[in-house]
Amino acid sequence: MPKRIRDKHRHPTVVDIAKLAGVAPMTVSRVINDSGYVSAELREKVQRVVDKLEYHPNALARGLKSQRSHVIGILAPDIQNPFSAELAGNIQDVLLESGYTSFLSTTEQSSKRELAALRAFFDHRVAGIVVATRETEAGDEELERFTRRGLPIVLVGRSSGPSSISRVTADHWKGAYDAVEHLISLGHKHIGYIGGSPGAAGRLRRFQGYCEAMRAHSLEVRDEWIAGPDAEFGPGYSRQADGYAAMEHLLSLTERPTAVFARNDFTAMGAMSAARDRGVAIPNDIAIAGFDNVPQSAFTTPPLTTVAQSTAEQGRAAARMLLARIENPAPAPAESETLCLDCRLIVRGSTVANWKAKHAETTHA
Amino acid sequence: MPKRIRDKHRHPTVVDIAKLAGVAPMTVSRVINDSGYVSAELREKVQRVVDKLEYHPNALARGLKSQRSHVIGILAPDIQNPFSAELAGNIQDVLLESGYTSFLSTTEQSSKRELAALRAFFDHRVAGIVVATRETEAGDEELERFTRRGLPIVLVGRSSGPSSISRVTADHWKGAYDAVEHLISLGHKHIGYIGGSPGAAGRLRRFQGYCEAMRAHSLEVRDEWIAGPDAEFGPGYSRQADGYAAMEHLLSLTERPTAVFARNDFTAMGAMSAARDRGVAIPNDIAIAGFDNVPQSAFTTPPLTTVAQSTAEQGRAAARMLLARIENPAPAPAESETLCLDCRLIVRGSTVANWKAKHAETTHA
DNA sequence: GCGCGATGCGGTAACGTTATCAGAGAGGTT
DNA sequence: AACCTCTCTGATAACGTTACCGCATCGCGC
Repeated sequence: MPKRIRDKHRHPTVVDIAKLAGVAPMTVSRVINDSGYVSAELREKVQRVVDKLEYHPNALARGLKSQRSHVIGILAPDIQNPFSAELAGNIQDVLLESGYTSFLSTTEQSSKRELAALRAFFDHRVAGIVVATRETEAGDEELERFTRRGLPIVLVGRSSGPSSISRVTADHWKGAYDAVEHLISLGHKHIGYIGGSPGAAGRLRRFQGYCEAMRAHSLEVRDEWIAGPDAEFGPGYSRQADGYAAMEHLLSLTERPTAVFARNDFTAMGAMSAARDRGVAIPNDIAIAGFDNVPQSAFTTPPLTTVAQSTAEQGRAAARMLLARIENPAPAPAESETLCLDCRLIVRGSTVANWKAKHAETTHA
Repeated sequence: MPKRIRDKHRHPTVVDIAKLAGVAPMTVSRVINDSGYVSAELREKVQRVVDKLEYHPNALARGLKSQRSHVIGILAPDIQNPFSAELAGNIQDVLLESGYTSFLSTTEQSSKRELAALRAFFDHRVAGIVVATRETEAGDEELERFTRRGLPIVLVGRSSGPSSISRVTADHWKGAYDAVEHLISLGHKHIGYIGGSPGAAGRLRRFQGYCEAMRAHSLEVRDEWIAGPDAEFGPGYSRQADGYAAMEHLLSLTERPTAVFARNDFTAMGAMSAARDRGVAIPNDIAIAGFDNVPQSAFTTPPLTTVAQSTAEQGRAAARMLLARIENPAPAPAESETLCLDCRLIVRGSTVANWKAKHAETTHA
């Protein structure tokens, strides 16, 4: 009776390597981790067997035994979203340098998926989580539970949320304020907002920045100039359609605004389409500003004035913050940091006709 | 001397639950997995303790012991890319229904990252991998190694690659052929291609479809009408700039094409910007067709004629194919499936002036 | 009264790795 | 000669879970 009834596809283990190299499993472990004392001779002998069998250490066993992992989870709302994309890329850059790998999960506007993704991260005992989704009640509760269990978590792009959790965000309020003030400085007095109904937009920092800028210059915020869907925005795909519809509404008013500030670039681009389809000239008949500085915004007709949030910096900062928490688990139990970065106004042709002459911003960089 | 010197943050285990519930760990396992025989009484008692301690089973230990996992890895080129986004979303839909979770990793054009991500998946003993990246030599070798080890893998969007691995793709060749034939049917005879230098584009199915359609109608493929960068395209961000530059080149020729087929929508959009900046009217002076049907393509001026590849179907098919391989590990060792789905031409204003009247395609759906 | 299947629960031994300790030899210092 | 410090290697025992086997008990049919 043959002894090897094993699967032919079974993965080699440290024990297999050890047997073939004529050493103890412990020595194999020391070689593959480059830790402890191993003579050059044995090291080489073991390495040869490792290469020959194409041995890959089992991360599950490693994590189980060592009680730590080098994986961090990133939770994003939906990929596609340029913000998530740039964020995730920069987070990964920083993590890779520190020897961590990262797995991404997306919620796709589903609270059920959000919970499932968070639990999957937790169950796999990731070293930490970066969360870039909008807040949900259930999600925040879960995050707090995880934090109590000692799992390092950093939130990105949130203004509020569980106070015990660290945060990195950009100053959306100030960015919106700057954009609206730019429109005001061009002489506009009738400025609309696209991105939500008067009721629904309330809590948004970008909307608040718009309102505050208007008030600071004694301009009227008219409810009929606040346009957009009642519900929360869906995934990226629908945003342009929402912007299109909102602009149609604004243009149908007897007294229309001469400028609009849109909650984000996709919405702004939809609004531009609507204006064009009605023969309304941009920026002469109506000026449009967006938010986010998505790559496409430089290629619209005319190029879109927008606000760039420092996505890359947010990603890098979040990653560094998380790493700090991981390396130094419990400095002060409830000491949560908050980092708020500046936004930057980018003036282009959708607000200023001969903008190229006036502003130094690059267009197709 | 107190016995509990344990970390205060330590996770509860089946043993902890078992002690508190006054049962054996095995019984706890049966309850949380809903397997085997457990009396209603004990089941409830255990469940109460599980809820009270907020017990989460350790996926590492589970996977290690049971030798299988319910996680599948998805490898995408870069998020941001609408194709990856839709693909990943649909893959996840199918997987979630079957009780699998998925983790995403991206390569960001880095072969080093590609290998690192694949190894991370493998080391964590995922149940399978969906690979949607462009082929690289090192990556393909690794994939073959994994396949030999019995790890189920499905490739998406590849025409070639290791023959032992299953594949799902769309018929890019036919899609390009249809788009170019559409241009020809409009009377165009001088049709350019944007998306790579004559030398670099050769292997691309989309380019081949363009050439074939031209030949089939006895039209000349001129090298000077093939425009684009020599190197492989970088991430999404640079595509519009590449399209812009390529179109500038085509427009500078003494004998210019009257229509162009662009390798993808972002490139086409960059080309449109260039045409507009030079006062060349679309579609009357030059007609432009793209590929991919990205959401923005319906909102350009004029809306872009493009080819939709069945991304959602590809994602769902890939997921189902992978699941089949997982459930039924070794039907025939080297039997790899290949599935090729059709593309669909979407005619819009960038090729036909009064397209809305002629075609039933929705614009802002 | 015996056999037999279904039910209910626990004990034991892994899965593959590494932390920890233990020991052995080499070299140097008091 | 006694003692310490490096260097090197191996044995053992976990990490948290579940597969597998074993032992009860119950009900039912002959």
